[in-house]
Amino acid sequence: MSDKIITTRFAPSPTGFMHIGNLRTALYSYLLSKSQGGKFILRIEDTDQERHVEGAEDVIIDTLKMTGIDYDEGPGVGGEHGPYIQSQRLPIYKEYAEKLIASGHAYYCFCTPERLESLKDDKGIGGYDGHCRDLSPEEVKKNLEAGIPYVIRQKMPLTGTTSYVDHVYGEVTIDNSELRDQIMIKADGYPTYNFCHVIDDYLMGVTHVVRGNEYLTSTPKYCLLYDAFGWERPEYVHLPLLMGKDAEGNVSKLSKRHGAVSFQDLVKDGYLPEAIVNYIALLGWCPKDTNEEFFTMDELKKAFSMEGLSKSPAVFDYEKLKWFNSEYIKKLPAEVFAERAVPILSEVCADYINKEKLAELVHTRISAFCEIKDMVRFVTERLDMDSSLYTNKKNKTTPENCKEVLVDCLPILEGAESWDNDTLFTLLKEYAASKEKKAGAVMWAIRIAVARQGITPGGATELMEVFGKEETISRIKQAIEEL
RNA sequence: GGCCCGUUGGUCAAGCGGUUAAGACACCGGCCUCUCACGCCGGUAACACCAGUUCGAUUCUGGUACGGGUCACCA
Repeated sequence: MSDKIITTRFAPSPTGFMHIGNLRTALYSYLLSKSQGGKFILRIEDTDQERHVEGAEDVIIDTLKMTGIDYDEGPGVGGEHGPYIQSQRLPIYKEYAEKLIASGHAYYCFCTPERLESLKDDKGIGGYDGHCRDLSPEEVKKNLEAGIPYVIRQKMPLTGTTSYVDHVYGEVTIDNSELRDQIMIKADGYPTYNFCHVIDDYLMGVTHVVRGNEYLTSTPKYCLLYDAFGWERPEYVHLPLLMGKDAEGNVSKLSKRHGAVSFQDLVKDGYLPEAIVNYIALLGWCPKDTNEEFFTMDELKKAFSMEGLSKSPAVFDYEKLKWFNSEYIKKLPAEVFAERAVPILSEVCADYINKEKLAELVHTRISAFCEIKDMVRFVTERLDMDSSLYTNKKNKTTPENCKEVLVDCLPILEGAESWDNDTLFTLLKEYAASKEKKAGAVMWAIRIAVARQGITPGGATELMEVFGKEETISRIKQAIEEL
């Protein structure tokens, strides 16, 4: 343990989209440092030339901005340990790799890709056999001068074990014989993740490495690297994986086949960043001494601790995300909700539709903004009428008595002085009383006539307010015709 | 296949030797009500299995089963 301030980092590779599992890793890494007043760094790991995606780092930066995960050092904000983009740090890796060669912890390997391929078994499993491990200095020199392509490999101990203590999983011990002589510097001169992340973490003063548990068994290799340099090893916090469930009910690492898995997909579907963050914070972590489920980022910073981290993988549940989102949507003040909903409604609704009122009706009925258009289809078009909708047992309505109600109410509505929910409701209630009918029966007839759909967001009078007088009357007339 | 990790209701999960084994989502009832939704009230449902340690195991140990991860010139 050191008494340095806690420094964590998020080190994604720029793939062009932010996987929700990566976002959760970023969140936990951020929370670990911020829960203890520490520092958080963003570093871009773009050492894979082939997978390079243009503009991909903007996606990362935008996501962090939208979720409120702010970094103290990194691209755009600078810092004393820059640059924070690995492709701009190549000379550093070269220098440290050479140090390791000099100290006997690494070596040049001239094996061809074909030879490496031949080492694999029928399942594609099989690692390097150490062919170039003991090349004489003369051979190395000769090959180098001949311009033979080479990589630099880390020389692993052949015997013994390597252990470290993980904050989540406890002591992890691996036989050194399981460790392959992995590549540190590729033939194109770029370093591999296995090597450069160690160099950067050390140089950037990272005290706690937070990452997914797919690294659990390769971490001893990194420990050995720290040891070879004589550096103090960081603390490790490996996180349980995020899983998805497919149609057959099988679980596997969360991926595209499970649905929208990137932060931007979710945002596009109308999920609020706060809700997404709140939900994923609870996938693999649980606060101590409270059953509270709602957390703002500030509250998460206060509540977070590594003890609450879980060891077992968590299945991403869209239903619960929806629930969180609907809760966050319901908490939005009406004006704020309208600011977002009205433009969506305006895309599909005629001018005379009261979008503000419609937005109000839809507010408590959606779990994501993408559901709005579908929900108001009965407003944007006149659906085919199914006269059986007029039949309702509880209110004792039938197509016949509904027609009677519609015919009676038409002149009443045409004579309405103003057109708002309260007025209309009073008017219809008075009519019901005068005919000794249940208000519900009157409302049912009108609601079906106007909406032409059984289930609607809002009641008869609310819908009439949405449609406005002219459209309402027109729809009622049509309904009478059809009956 | 070798190695590593994990296993509490359908899902997220609390629990850290003695509990009627929390809570949330989903689901099912009921109330409210101008349909639905919201809100409120209630309900169904779990310690993978087998040994061992112990007066006593969901909690500790070992094994089995199942699930996952990893063995790349990807991160």
